[in-house]
Amino acid sequence: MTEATHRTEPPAAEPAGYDPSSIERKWQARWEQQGTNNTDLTGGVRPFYALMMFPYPSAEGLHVGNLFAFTGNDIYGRFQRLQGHTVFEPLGFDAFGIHSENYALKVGIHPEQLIPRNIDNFRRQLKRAGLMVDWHHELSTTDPRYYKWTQWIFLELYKRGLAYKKRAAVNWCPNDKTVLANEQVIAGACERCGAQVEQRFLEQWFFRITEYAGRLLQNLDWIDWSESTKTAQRNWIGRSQGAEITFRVQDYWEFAGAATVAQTSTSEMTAQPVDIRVFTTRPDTIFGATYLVLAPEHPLVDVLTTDQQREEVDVYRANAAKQDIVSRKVNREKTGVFTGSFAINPATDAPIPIWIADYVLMEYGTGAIMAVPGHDERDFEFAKVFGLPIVYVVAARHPGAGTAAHVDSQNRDEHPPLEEPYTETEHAHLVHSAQFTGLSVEEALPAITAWLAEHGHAKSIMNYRLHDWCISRQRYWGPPIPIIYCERCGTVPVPEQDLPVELPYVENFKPDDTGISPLARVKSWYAVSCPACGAAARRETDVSDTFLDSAWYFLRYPSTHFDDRPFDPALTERWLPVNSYIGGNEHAVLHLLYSRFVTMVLHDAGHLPFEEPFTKFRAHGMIIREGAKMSKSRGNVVNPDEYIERWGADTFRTYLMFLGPYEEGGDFRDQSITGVRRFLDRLWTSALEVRRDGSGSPEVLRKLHQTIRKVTEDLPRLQYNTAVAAMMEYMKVLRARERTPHIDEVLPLVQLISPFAPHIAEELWERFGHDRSVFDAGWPSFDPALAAEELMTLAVQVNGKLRGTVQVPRDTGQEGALSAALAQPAVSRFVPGAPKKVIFVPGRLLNLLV
RNA sequence: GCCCGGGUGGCGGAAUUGGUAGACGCAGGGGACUCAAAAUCCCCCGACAGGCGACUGUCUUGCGGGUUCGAGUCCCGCCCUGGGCACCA
Repeated sequence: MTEATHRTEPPAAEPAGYDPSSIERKWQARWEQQGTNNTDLTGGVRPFYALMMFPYPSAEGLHVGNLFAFTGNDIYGRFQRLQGHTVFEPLGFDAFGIHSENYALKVGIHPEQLIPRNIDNFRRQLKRAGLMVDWHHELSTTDPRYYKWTQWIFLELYKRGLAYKKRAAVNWCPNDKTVLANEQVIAGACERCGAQVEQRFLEQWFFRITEYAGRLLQNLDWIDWSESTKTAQRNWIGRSQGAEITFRVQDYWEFAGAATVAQTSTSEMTAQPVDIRVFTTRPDTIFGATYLVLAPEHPLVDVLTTDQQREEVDVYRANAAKQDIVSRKVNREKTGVFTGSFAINPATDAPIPIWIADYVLMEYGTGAIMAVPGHDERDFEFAKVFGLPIVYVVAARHPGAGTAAHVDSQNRDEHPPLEEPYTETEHAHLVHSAQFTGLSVEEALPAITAWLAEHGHAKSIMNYRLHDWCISRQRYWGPPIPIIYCERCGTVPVPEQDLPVELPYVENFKPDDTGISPLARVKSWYAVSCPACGAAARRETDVSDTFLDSAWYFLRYPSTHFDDRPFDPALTERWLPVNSYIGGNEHAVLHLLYSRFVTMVLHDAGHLPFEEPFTKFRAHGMIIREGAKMSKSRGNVVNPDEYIERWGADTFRTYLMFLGPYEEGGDFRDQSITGVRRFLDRLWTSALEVRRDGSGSPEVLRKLHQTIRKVTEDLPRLQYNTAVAAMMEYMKVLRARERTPHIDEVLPLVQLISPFAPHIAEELWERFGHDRSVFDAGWPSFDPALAAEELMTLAVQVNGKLRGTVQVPRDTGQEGALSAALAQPAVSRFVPGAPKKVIFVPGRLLNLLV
């Protein structure tokens, strides 16, 4: 497998520079022995928590994408340390979950044996990469000392009514034999194995995240996160402002008579008025609502269906139930059935038919809609299929032709000739809408809502697309949900002192297609006595979602040494919220949203003094390889071990940061690493041959201070590629004209490179006679006076065309610049007389208009 | 369909946010060193046209318009591409 990554076998010959393997081994041992990377959590000054997304320890080992993420974070953390912060950079392992379990099944080794092995391999690789990680605070989500508190969090939510159980249609993967979250279903297929997903009904535990939708959305306005991540969360939460409108079902017997069907059995029910609530974002189009549609699962469907329509409705509902959730969403051909009943449009008082159709989803809004085929594409399609009336109540105002006259005439027609719905809202006006005719959509929206509300038919409402979070998994490799079912007491939470509910060792943990967790086969484990009454009871046999494990791990890191509390209040106060979090945007919605939710709940429960866990979040980009996506099947996956072996961790790290803008990602090219290695080799050579007598050249020192400024500005902005480029540029100046560099010219460069290439920096720092780590030496400051150029170069344009450049003293004004420019023949030959106008941009250019 | 990114030399990518387009690096060419090769060091390197010549001119940031003294950068209309969401009323 790994051989495939050697596309072009690189030259085996050793470059003439430094020897990374001995230096890196030496310093990694030294850091460990001297505790260089350990954080003084109680005594340090200016605490800075630099968090990276913990990896799931796959058997394949560390992915280069992980290292790209971690290195970027490490540089940020090291830079903060060099700026005088006490930096905490912990790392752990997200080792529960389907990934690990499926792999264990595949290779036939129990995850209890497999996971520690993988973790050891990961830790080895991570240490080799030279990260400033404090390994004393390592954690694994599979450790009972950790998941005890994952279960505790579940109970906290349960206590607050935020965890509940309901029978729900779930996505079922027939191959992995498990329920999938909607997010794990990609285009109707399981995101892991690609199998077609089906629908099943199971009792599931949910977290009421929808209750927090408003806050989760609102806080996005002030947290310092990548804009792309915030946008993704906003879309995911999906707020829409609209109205809930009530339609009264038309008196039953009146309809029954007309339909000549005897309805004696249900006639009593119709004595009670039946109301249907619909959600709409376009209450202004109510005059065009020509029918209602309910989701097939809507509870009112039974009541509304007439005997005559019963059979057809039942068949349709049965079909809808059989279909999996996903294909129901993917299949866009409109189908539906008439219930036989009518409702009254509260705006027009006209009776309109009530249909059921699977394009209306029970999970969103009220599970019912008013259909306005004239102004909604889905309703339009549906109306076309079933020949339902299409009424246009909004039209563009045509210049000159008066108000939508053509629409008026067309509406008199039985079959409106317009072949599409009119969905514009801008520059659109109402027609056929009684007293509202002529209003713009913008004006009509509040007016009609208010008018309906006055008569008790509507209220303004906010709707969210976000669904509650289904956290049960019918799987083995996760923390058992700490609930006990007792026949007498019902659902009983496991008392806190009985936590953790340990996951038992189960030899055969393979899920089967009963939809029941493997734990349900272990009677010795699930048969317990009720904690409340002592009667025979049964444990919940589902485990919780991996995303719950990862929704709070950052709270645990500082407190890993406590067993009697999930997170110590004093340490939490001191270290949280996280100062800087860097990770991939693939977690923009799930992990990051769930973490925010859990933090908010814990805050509301009085456990945390803050409600947002990550003050600052930045999404890094993706790395591709030689222009193509990396994948196992392509055989083009970068194995970090091989590259670190060949080039050294310092070179590898620096190259990863140099190959493209960190927040956008880049293209990993084997050939290009050479350049970074050459740069470090030159640094090494220059450092070893420095002279200590005399002083550095002013010209070189000027460039040095400009470089210090550039790197100091770039690092906090994560602009690592240009920071490296700036140091390379300085290297050129340093080594120009075969001069021997002075120690004052090199020493600060060693500090500047140290976040990128920590080992070589430590080695050189030591060779320069320091006995403490370069990471305790602070950051070089730049002197603006030293960095300033005496001369400035002005671009000289004539009529906007570049005709030359001119070097003038820094404080030269327009007059001086002009005469200097005109002194150049290359310029003056284009300037016949006095320029008509002169544009002077200090420090930039001079543009002469002639 | 909707929402975000992104289109710059042979390649990866820079560009002070409207001011000398192509920094830095790779690859390539030439030279020095060497018996030779590798490594190392130095020089050249967007395209086209003219000249023996250190040069001179023209063009050039996906396409078409516009604003401006000046546009890779701003505005309008397209094309291509990567990612996310998708019957959400």
